[in-house]
Amino acid sequence: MFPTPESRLRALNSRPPDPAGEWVLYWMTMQRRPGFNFALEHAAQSAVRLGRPLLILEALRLGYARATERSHAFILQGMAANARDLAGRPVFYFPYLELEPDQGRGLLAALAARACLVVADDHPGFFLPQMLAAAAGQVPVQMQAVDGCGLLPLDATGQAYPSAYAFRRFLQKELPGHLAAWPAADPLAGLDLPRLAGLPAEIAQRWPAAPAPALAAAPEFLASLPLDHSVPPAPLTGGWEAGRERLARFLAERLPRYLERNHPDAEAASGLSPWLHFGHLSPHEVFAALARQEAWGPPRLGAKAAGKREGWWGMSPPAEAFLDQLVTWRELGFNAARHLPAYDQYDSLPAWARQGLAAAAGDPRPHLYRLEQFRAAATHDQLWNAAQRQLNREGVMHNYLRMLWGKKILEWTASPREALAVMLELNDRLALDGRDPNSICGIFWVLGRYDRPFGRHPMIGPLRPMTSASARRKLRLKQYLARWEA
DNA sequence: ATCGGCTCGCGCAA
DNA sequence: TGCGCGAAGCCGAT
Repeated sequence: MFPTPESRLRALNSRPPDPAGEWVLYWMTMQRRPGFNFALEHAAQSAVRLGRPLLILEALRLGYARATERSHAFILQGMAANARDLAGRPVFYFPYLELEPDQGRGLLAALAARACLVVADDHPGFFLPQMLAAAAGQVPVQMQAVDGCGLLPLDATGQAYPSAYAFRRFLQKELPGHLAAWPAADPLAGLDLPRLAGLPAEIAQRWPAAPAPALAAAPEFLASLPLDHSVPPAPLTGGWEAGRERLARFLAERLPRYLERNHPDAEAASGLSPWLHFGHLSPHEVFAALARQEAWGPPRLGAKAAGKREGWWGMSPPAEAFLDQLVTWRELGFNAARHLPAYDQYDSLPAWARQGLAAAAGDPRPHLYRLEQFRAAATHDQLWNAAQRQLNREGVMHNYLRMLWGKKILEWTASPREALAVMLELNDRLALDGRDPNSICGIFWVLGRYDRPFGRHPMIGPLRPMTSASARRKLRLKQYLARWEA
């Protein structure tokens, strides 16, 4: 066991630990898995040091924005997987689920009141920063956030990078120094910790652990919760076990043809983002599995890549292309969420994009749709509709089509601000990776972030255009269209 | 089938 | 100060 890297550790308050506390509390919110988890590892080591039981709280509330049966089912499946894994471990796992809005209010404070210290997941997106700040005020003992978001610690830079090229160049210089501090595959292995027999009665009565049908994400149970029932569970299973299976299948079957992933019919994309989003999979675990398959070690790192995509890691071309997604682009999204003020607001776009879009605001728009029409996949464009239907039913959308999808929404709404609102609503409500810094990053790319101008065009001004006609011409998507035509 | 132009900002070389 | 270059584009000329 290594000490938690300082660069991943953030003090949320300035209170000391209480050595007389009854347990060490790990509040699992964004890294919902037992392995490759810096925060869990840090909490476990703290528990060993203090000789106290480790209590893991994994909670799911009802009141967050756009809570659907789909997101709830995926998270609950993840909690069931964690319950299975942690049942035989030297920890007390407490899965909590609200049955009515705000039922969970006060739970963290109640558990923290008896804790030696509290460890939380650090995360720059959604409402996490505000939630962590608010929680820190209610915690009477030391509270720390641990950052397991990416291979690069969030605070390894204070800068919001303006382009993937600049960020990649930075990573090529700085990332090797962070690869030595790796999270343990199993941070609980061989730990000798006192066991907590149960929670105090007054806590257990007011906040009972999630019932079995909940963790099974049973349809009748989901139907009984006050959620958005218009978005049914996706045909994907949440949890670290399912995520790990998906990863193994991707590496074995799809990675060899990863360079063809833009063709929907090639079915070569990784499809890992739902599990990464909920922390069921760790980017460290993904990287480690890839490195093993490629028989890779740090000595193979390229000497001088200077922002180039190839020849950075010294892996096969498909593996390098995948790492550009997993590391450069994924962590660029986290970089923006952490360091770009108002990263999810329109005004955070680069000036050339905002000005160019403003200049094109008065252009005639031959097709205009409202949110409901987009959601119903009821536009004039069969390819666009097909992509929307995939999102509606599977909770994911093919990557290349996701860019086209956004570019068309920009042309088919009255203003770029409305386009942003429509994209965020559809993405965050329907996609399993909605709200992720990474999917938000894709939406803002549609609006010009990290991109460059491409002349002047009606409605979109200097933004890079994409057209369905061109996509049909250059991509293999016959089967895709047939599958999602209605 | 391939190529340049469209257009902006940045880092780096000179 | 100039130059090269950038998530995956698109169109029209050759």
